[in-house]
Amino acid sequence: MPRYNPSVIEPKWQTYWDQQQTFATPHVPHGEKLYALDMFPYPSGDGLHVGHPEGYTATDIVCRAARMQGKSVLHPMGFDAFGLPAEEHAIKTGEHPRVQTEKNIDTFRRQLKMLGFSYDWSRELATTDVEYVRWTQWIFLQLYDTWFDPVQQKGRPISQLPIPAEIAAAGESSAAAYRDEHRLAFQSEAPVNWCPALGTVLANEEIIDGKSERGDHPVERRPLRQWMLRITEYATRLEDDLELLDWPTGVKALQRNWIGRSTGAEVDFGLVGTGQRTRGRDVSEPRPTGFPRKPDENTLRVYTTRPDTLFGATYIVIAPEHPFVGKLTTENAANAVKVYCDQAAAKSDLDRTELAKEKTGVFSGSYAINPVNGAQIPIWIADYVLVSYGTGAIMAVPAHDQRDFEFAQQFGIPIKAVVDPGEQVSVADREEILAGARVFTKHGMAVNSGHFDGLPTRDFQQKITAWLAEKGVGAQAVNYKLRDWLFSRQRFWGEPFPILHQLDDKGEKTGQVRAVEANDLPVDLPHLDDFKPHGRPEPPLDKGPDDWLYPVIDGVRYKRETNTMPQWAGSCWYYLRFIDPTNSQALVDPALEKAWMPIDLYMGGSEHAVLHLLYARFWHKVLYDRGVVSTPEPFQKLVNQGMILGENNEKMSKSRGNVINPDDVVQEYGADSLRLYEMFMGPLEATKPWNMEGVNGVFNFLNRVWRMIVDENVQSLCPHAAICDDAPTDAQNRILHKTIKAVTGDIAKLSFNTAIARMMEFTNFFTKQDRRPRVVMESLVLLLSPFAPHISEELWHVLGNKETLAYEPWPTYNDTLLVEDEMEIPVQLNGKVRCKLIVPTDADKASIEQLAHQNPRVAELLAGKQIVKTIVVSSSLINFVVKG
RNA sequence: GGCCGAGUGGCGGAAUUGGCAGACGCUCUGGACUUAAAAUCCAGUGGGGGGUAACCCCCGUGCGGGUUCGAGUCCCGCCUCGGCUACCA
Repeated sequence: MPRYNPSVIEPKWQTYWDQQQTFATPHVPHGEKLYALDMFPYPSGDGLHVGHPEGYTATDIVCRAARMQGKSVLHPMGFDAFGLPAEEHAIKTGEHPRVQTEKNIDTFRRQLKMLGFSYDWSRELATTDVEYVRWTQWIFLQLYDTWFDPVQQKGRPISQLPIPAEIAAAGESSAAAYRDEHRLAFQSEAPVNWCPALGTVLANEEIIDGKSERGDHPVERRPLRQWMLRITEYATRLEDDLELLDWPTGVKALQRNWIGRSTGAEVDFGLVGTGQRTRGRDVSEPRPTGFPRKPDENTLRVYTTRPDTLFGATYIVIAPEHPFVGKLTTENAANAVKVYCDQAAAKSDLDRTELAKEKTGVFSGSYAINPVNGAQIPIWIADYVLVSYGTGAIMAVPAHDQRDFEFAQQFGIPIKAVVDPGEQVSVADREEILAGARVFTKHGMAVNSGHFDGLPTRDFQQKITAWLAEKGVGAQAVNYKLRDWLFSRQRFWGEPFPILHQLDDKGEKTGQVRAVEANDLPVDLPHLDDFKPHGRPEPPLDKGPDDWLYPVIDGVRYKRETNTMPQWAGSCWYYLRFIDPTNSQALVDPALEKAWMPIDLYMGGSEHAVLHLLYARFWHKVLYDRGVVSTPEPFQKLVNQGMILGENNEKMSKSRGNVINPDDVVQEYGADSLRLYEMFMGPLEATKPWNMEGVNGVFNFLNRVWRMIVDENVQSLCPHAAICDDAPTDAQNRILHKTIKAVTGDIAKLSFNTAIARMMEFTNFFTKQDRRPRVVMESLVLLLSPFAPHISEELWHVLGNKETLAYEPWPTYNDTLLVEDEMEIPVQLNGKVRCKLIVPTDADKASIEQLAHQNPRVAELLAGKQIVKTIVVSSSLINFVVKG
């Protein structure tokens, strides 16, 4: 009764692999190495969903095939285990987050093992492991100890930061403050996104439509002291180095877009009418000293990407948070401005987005002087200008910017066209544009721009930028959408910062901080009796016991930093720890790091296309600059597996009731069928719907393979009677070698669905053969083993082999065995297939043409027609172009 | 609004440099085996038309043009769906 029974053979081989440590990775690779990494999961309480095994199976196939091809393979798995759900569970139940987290990890580990992935489990880690936290904190100290040298474009030790003489002269505390200003990890008082429901501050990236990404709670803005990471310093390198990477172009585009590099010019506008006597500045008053690094108090600096439209600027807008708001507001306008700015401050991002249809703003009462023509234009305050981008102030050119146009129309501000669209639009549209009744944002030709008239936009931009620079009122400038990374959270279940705040005699913070010594790491989480958030922004760690909270070093009393790191922290570097997971002396042994990095294949969902990958690349570059790692980029090749939809073609979700549970599928069909089905559904990167009939289809295929090799009519497990030691026939060899070639190539292309189709064709052929040579069956089993490892091991065993097939040499193909003597090619008339022709495989063009004419059917088709031209494609087709 | 991706049978999907559209699987239909069913095996399965028949003809890869002996594939212009993103001057 040896029917194919996955529920017996799968656990059997999983136990075997475990006991034999089949997939233990050598410490140092010998020969060619492959580092294939899955984005590690967050161990949620729901367990694995069917999306996880998709990418995991793909990398597992690549790894298993690579081992058989003689490569040293590093294929580890771990858990991204800090984060909100465990903490929320703790708040509800009082159970420590670590307990819940470990339960969830146990479930995930069981499920992953059930699927037969060839991970080296001895390297398993969780970001919550105390020893792991130690090195996360260590990296933070590296960030804290690093400043970015803009000249070398490189992070360097803070001890090498040149201190300007005037600061050095002011004493060590000035120098210390100067250093703190330059560290990659620094504290800031900027307004942050405070989410009362979660009791935490969130990064911009964690807010969607003004609500928290997690939980969909409202978010408000508050000024708070936070830790920030200076990722913006690395913007240029993060963008440029994308070129080095074998990533999907879409993901590269997303990263570029997120970094958001834009080039333009900064331009200084002089101020008038601020009540005090200020000197206006115009064309006649160039600055002899050139464009200053920082504008003086009588100058408003704006950023524009369209300096060619300077002559069309009819007003200025500054952000409600701009430092000049108070200074520029006249007495008459004071009330209105105060009301407006208060409203803007209270607005959440949601409000700002929702009200996007209607622009709001208020006139400050002051005017600025346009440096190109001396025109005095009003200064408005409006929240469509962001204080955090550019200079927080813009020159508004309503004729050529959509937002400015809407604003000007709403407030009756003049609209002056300075770009002529010419032939690009209809005559009527052009007239409207030139009359200021319609907005035109593309390039064109300059008009109403003094002696620049007639210049195409691009030339004008160069000329005006040079002109501005010459007069000292402007300069070319680059801006990024990317902001510094808000790195602290007011939660319990995260890594504590290894930072101490010095306290004075009264127990107040002096403002001086010191890093915890690397030898004293890790800073472990303290015991807390109560996890409940109190609704104030002070972190839960403030409730930690005094002996943890207030260390004394050299007689000085300190208070620990009580913010914790965001969940991103642990996932920023886990790939390095897998290389050397138990090293207690270093984050990773440099020799091992050099041997295994970079990651050759990184597989995961496209939801991490921007943030995780950008943050990890940033940390990696800092570690690279500091000599900890040897490659400028961590993830050489990236692949996003597509989303798996429910059977109704909708996203899987509990509320839609269309969730497929891997446990159920494995119970009914086995892990091999689940793996095979997920690979057979369609292209790896495509979004595709689940279909249980399809699972049954691949299950049938595995049964057919089983019956091709195993004799089901006898009691014991032995080979099918058709299995023989004959040499394969030519026809059998052709199918075999065709299959080896196709499957090998398809695995390299990650085209697993077609590889499986080829093995199905093989099986369809050989189940009809009465003699099935053992060597041929063995080759098929080896080809199938990366996809369906359990059944393959079992069949390998049935065929008389004693050892695991995991390190058997991968089958090779012989091209000469593929060719047939004859082949059938189509005969076309005017490109339409009319009949088929049998020709020798090695026939040249002339003989194919000759054979075609000799063929009675072809002669019949050509009868009474004039042949204009004959096209022969060698070993492909023949096409007659005919008339009549 | 912006960026990216995709439209091929009843369904999931295949198709080197442009070269036989629909591989492979599912579904469905018919047949064999069986007391019967399941399982298995065999055959058929894009639409339409013609022939007793081996066969033959027409249409067909979202829509409309174009290039070419030949277009699912290349070019131009649209439509639809999905994902991401959104006042970044």
